[in-house]
Amino acid sequence: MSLHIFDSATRGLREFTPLKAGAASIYVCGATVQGIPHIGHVRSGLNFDVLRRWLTHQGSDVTLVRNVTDIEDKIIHKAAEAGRPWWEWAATHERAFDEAYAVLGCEPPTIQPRATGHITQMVELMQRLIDAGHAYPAGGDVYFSVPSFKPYGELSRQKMDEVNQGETAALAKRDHRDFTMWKSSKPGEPSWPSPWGAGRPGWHLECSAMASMYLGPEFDIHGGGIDLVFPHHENEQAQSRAAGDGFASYWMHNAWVTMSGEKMAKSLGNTVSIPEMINRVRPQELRYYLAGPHYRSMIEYSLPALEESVRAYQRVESFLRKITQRTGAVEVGAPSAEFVAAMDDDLATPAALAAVHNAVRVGNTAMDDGDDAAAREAASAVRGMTDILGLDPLSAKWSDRSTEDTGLRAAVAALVEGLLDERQRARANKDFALADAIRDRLLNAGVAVEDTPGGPLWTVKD
RNA sequence: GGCGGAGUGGCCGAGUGGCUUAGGCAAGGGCCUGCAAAGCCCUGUACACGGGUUCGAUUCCCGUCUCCGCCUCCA
Repeated sequence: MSLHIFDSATRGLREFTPLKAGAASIYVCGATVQGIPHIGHVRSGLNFDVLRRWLTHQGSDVTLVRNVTDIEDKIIHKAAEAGRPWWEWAATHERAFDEAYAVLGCEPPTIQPRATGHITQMVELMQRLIDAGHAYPAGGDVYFSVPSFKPYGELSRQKMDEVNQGETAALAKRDHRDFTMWKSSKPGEPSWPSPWGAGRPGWHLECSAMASMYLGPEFDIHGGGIDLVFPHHENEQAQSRAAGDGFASYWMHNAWVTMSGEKMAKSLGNTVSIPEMINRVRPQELRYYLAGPHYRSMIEYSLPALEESVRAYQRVESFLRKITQRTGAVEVGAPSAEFVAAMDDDLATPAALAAVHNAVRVGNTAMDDGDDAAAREAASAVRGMTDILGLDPLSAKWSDRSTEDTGLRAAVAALVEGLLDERQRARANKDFALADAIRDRLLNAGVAVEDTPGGPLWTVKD
């Protein structure tokens, strides 16, 4: 079996066949940097990070482009309200998004292009469309002519006659369905020169221009949140294909995070920001929570569910720590066949995590039986699988210990082990009061002790 | 109005025409342990409702109810 992905355009699973063997080109709609990221935003970044890791694991040379929309109405308005320059507002929030992705262990995209850096490409694309009769300037704006492009609506399956007319229907459009590619600037707003007058780009135009700039006229996968299907992606595809580009071969859309039954959105005031979350649980635990359900299923955020994920993650972590502490470092190994089959099936992370837990159980059982070799083998597979999901508890990213001062660690280890020796002697003498007192003392200092057939194990509590 | 998604056991969350009671969390019973913790084993309550197709449906079809999303900025 090879990777099959659910293509939103055909609404079915399709085998993934890249345009160029051994490579994959992916464009994901990133953030409009007008506010602080919440866990819903990051879910999208996370999904495509997992996709990229899986493709990379399979030997593919992945190019991932994730754009930043750094000019649009809300940025202008919010910056004005705050009395700050629009570009400062955009830059500040772009950094906030970068940090949110990074803290959850999403690798940076190959490139993260900004809309404002690609005005030239956008002007060129508009010119091509105007020349081909698919776009027209009017009143300082430039519009895409929807009726000129027959396949319009195929991606989202909208019936164009039934689509609600927006409030912009009264503008200089020839048809109310036409959408704006270039907006003439109003006084005081940022603008760029164009053959049709000074203005700024519409949202859809950016992505078409940047995708072809970095990935070429045709590329493998276009991704984003399900809310972008219409009109954003429909419009992107119309622009690019009307201009003669092949555009995306596959469309992948992730579902949302909801809260109290509603989509998490700033306008609804039901967001949970990443900084808030990180105060509550460790980032790797949040990543586990967000990556656990299938990417096309909604996640109804709840604290109890999050706490369940914390425990589930710690089960995996605890197994790896124990076997490592007992028998030494374990390499990142190959994932189990069960895991591979799950990931190939449209990134079925729930089944993939089931495979992880199955391997953990095998490992724990082996450890109980004193079969260290089998336990280490299982641990190696667990590391391999969690590594692909960006969740390996022993990775440098998530292993809290790796960043500690080694001299300090050695000192703590010497002290703890001294106390544990004392406790073992007390236990041998059946002086359980003393043994328990030592254990309590260590626990109060943040060191948890567990007795195992192989002797006591200790861990520093987070 | 148009388009689309969802209703699974105490909870989260997969999946399938007839044994997978996926996996996790929680609960109960065991094993292990001086105790504890962890681990392992076992156990229970499911597939919104009403029809239909079928030897048989949670899984297919029709209808009903409820919830959510998109059609305006949105991951």
